[in-house]
Amino acid sequence: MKPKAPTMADVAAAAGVSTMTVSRALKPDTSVSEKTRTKIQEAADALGYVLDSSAANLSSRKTGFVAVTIPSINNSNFADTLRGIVDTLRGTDLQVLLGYTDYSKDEEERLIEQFLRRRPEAIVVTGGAHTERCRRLIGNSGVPVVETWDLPEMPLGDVVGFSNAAAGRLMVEHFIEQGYGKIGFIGGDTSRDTRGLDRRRGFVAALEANGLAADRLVATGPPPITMREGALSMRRMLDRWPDTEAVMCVSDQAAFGAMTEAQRAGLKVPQDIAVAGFGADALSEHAIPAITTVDVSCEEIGVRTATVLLRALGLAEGTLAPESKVTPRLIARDSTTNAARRSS
Amino acid sequence: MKPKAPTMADVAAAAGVSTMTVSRALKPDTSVSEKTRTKIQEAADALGYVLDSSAANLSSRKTGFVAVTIPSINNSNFADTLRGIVDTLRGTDLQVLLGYTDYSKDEEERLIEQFLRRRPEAIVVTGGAHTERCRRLIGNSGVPVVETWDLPEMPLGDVVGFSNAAAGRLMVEHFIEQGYGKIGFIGGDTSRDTRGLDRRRGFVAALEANGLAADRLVATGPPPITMREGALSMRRMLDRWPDTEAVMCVSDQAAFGAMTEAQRAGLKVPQDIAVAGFGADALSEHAIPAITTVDVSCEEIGVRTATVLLRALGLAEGTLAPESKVTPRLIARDSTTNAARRSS
DNA sequence: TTGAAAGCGGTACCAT
DNA sequence: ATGGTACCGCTTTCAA
Repeated sequence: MKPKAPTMADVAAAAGVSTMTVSRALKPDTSVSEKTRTKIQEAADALGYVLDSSAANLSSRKTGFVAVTIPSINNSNFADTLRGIVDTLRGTDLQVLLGYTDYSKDEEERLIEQFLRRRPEAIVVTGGAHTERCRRLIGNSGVPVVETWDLPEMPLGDVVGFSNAAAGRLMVEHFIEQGYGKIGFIGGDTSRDTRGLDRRRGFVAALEANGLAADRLVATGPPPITMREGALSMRRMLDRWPDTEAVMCVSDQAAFGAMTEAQRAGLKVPQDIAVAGFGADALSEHAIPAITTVDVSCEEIGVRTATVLLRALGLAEGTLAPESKVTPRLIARDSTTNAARRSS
Repeated sequence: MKPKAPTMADVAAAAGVSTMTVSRALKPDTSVSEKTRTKIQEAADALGYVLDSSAANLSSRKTGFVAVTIPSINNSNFADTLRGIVDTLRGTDLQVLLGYTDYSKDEEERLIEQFLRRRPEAIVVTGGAHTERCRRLIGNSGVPVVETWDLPEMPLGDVVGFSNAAAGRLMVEHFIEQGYGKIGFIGGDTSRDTRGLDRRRGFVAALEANGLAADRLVATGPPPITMREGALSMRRMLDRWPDTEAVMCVSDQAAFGAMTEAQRAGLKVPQDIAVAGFGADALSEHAIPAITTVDVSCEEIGVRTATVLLRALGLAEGTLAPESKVTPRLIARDSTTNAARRSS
């Protein structure tokens, strides 16, 4: 039935050389004469030989794995970061081992534990909040770590992230600048999405610093926070505080759901109510009106993360670690701007 | 510096037992007395021992990997399928090894080749189009395969998919039913996105079968086809065929981009032009107007795929293979319906 | 440039 | 319920 896959020994026998020579011939940059290399290549092809990494890994103590955990697969922001990582790693012999935590620290711990058995050469996690055991596991492993999308107070290792609180603050400042006074927030209520919570914290703090009320907070429930949650939350916001003038949402998806819900209720955006998001998703750019958002360079985070790792692993040079802090940047669009309001 | 990770032998020594007993104690369902198991567990914890899968894999000839390739990370449809797979596999000791092909058969071949070295226990690919070498590699490996999102003429193994042509046809029938005559298509021009191409083929064939002109085809260029491409394509469509009455787009993302572009140009949807998509993304539901689309149960595809695999691997019972064919289902919404047109 | 031998860290298999 | 032993398929190391 399954006639047992050929091994290096089979190739060696067929080519009339030792397994060591086969091993060398199959990698680049090793001293093997052109003639024997060709002979070995042909023998390997004829047998349909495929190298067994499991054995190679065990012997060489190198797996070529980079373990990466992200909260959710269906989130274009994290997907962008992941793409940055994968694309930067392409060309090296490093491969991503991906897991998603569903925003749960316990699930993250479970994943990390599973991943550590695979002996990854590096670990990338999203955010700085982990279970105590998870921190210990990573610490004991001695594997280089990068925490992304956050600026942890107690970093495990390298960090490539941004201040989520600053993102919230940025939006408040924008709202105030545009003359809004009754300002609300949608999302970020549970301890699961700690980054969303941080954005809300920064948002609330900035309102208070400006002497504004910070009570219009609608909890969306546990993540993922999709358009549906955004829509439901907007309905609750309008029910409870009908005179709300501006709302920031924890994500662009939520903002779109919230905005369309307001529009369906007959409100004009931004004339009757302003709506803003977070993440600079393409959606916010194409929506009508275009949605004001905060750009945190998701893909760039991934690229830098991979670069940091390559340096940590000695696979790339670099005198200094790249700047690890990404600066959130507000993108003002029609959904919150006075110009759009006046032109109505 | 890095004092070499403890091995099973270290744990065995510390607990005063043999490595075999340690090996058994660390897995469930093996005959080890409660007392020694506790003792071993404590020794392992004290040492910070973490099992080395590489060694276990080599010895047991089981890696616990399922190799999965999808065209793109940033595509919520594929992400849904992936989620279906991962969630179904959770609880088993199978782990997904993910790669994205960027819609390229050559990249797929490269990935599959890389993955095969890891000795996956199963392979999942998107679509039925592969390079000849890729087909051979998979065939030689003897690893169970599932092709998804398509109904290949020459299947490599199991299939969990749907007819992309049928999806295109479905939309044409809907358009005709709603009284549209000048109908166009956006997307699916390159050989890279073979499934998008199939949808267009089915679309064109259905138009012709109904005696309608099938020349309003706008090529978006190579995938990924995002909102931006949808918008640009709509502009081209309107420039070239200003009297177009209805447009199907290759994806909901493209449809949203196309629709908003039309709206920005001052057109009303569906009064002036109807727009439809594909994939039943949340976006199509929340957009204003809501966008008519085709639901192909992306997540369900993933769930079934994983179920098929579990059976193939003997990890789940099941008398028969589950129905492998998913039926595309049209979801009619305001963006294309007469009711919405009349009510204007 | 090539080869021989000794593991890498587990598990299968057979005893006890 | 527990242990001994022979590998799994490759790379490291040292020698030729």
